[in-house]
Amino acid sequence: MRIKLSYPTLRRLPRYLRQAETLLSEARTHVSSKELAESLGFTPSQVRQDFAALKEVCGVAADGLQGYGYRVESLKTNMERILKLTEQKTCVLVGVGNLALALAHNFDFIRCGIRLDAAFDVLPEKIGTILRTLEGEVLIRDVAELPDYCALQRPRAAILTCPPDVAQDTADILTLSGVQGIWNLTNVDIRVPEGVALENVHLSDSLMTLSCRIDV
Amino acid sequence: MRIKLSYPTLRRLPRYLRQAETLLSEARTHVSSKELAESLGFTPSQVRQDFAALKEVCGVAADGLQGYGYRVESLKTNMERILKLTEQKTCVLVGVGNLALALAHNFDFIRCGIRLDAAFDVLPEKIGTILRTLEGEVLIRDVAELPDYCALQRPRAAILTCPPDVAQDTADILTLSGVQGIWNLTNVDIRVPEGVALENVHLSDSLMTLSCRIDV
DNA sequence: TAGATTGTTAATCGATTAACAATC
DNA sequence: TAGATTGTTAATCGATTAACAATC
Repeated sequence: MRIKLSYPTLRRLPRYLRQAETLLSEARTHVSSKELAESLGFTPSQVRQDFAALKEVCGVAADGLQGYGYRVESLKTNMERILKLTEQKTCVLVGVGNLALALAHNFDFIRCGIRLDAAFDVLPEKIGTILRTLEGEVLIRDVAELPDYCALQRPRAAILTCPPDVAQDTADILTLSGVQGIWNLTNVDIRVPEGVALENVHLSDSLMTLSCRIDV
Repeated sequence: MRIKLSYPTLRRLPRYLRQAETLLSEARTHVSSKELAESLGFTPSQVRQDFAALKEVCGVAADGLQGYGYRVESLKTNMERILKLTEQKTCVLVGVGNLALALAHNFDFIRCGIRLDAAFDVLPEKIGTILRTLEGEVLIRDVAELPDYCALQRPRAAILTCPPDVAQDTADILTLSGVQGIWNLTNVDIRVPEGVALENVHLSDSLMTLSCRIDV
């Protein structure tokens, strides 16, 4: 699939998927752009435009049937397909702090198309121990081994949960070794080469943005 | 301050702030829109337009000096002021799971203008115990007490880390009690009344969005 | 068929980019 | 003064919204 979806559209796909799952759990078979829009806070036009773009880029979106709405089942499976959720991408995690632990213990990486294969940290007391995840266990290695590991195993993606001061250097090692996407959970802005996908989860940026919209 | 900044601009303010702090640590006094843009991945025009909007809405942005650039010190303090980081907003946290624990132990809420005053959970073994935060301790209460607590204490903001199935109901209780902003860390789309600020951190949405940009 | 809703084209809106005059 | 860079206006771009014909 040649991705040429706009980022706003791309960002809405997981929400369509989630709504499809909700509707499916209510045994609904069809849903109109109007209803979809209302429950997600979009406009009906936006929904139809999104699906039109998907059809253009990915062949099909949700089997729209004039007069009836979209097939919920198709909506779900097509969102999963377009987001590539069923194709597991190998992934390493760098920085096994509290956030990483919380994620490993609770977050469904597999559901997001990500298979965690290795974790790295600097602390001697962590190196060599096991990181438990929802799906199994992952060995925590010395971050010094990261370049060699990447050269050998060629992970597709990386999760960045390291301290801010080493975030850029770590990202550089990862992109140099051919990682195609970085999920950046550090509170810094990192730069990646053209062609490498970057998703930032800047928790503090998000909360700061909220802060100024609240009166004391 | 009458917020009438566009959301894209608003979302860039924390990044200006962070860059200002970095520059300040390097003892830099001035920075041009060109340099600022390069290090943050924006364009110089975007930076100048942002600052123009800030000047319009908030009086001043970064004391631009033609020929010299912007004052780093002003940039920092004005971003802090506009984001209201120095005015602490009272806040409750609902759902003391692993993510909440990781945040409480590590995340600098105060730096974001948020003061955590209470936490709520349903589990009897958690209720009555203490949640340690960076700044101190917070009592974990029975979530059944949430409406009364809110009615009495009138918290300004809320952090939603509860299970997805009770997210909307919890949000309703909070907004009914007059909460002005919700930081939503649950993986569901919640609806809030007009006038209530909502910041979503949909971790799985973010990772899914990354997933489809990576080849297997 | 009539009603509903999609698919698609056109209009609008807003954000980004470009250009340049003002000015330190 | 000359060079640099802001402040600001205009042009461009892209996304959202609106409108309506096609069609189930």
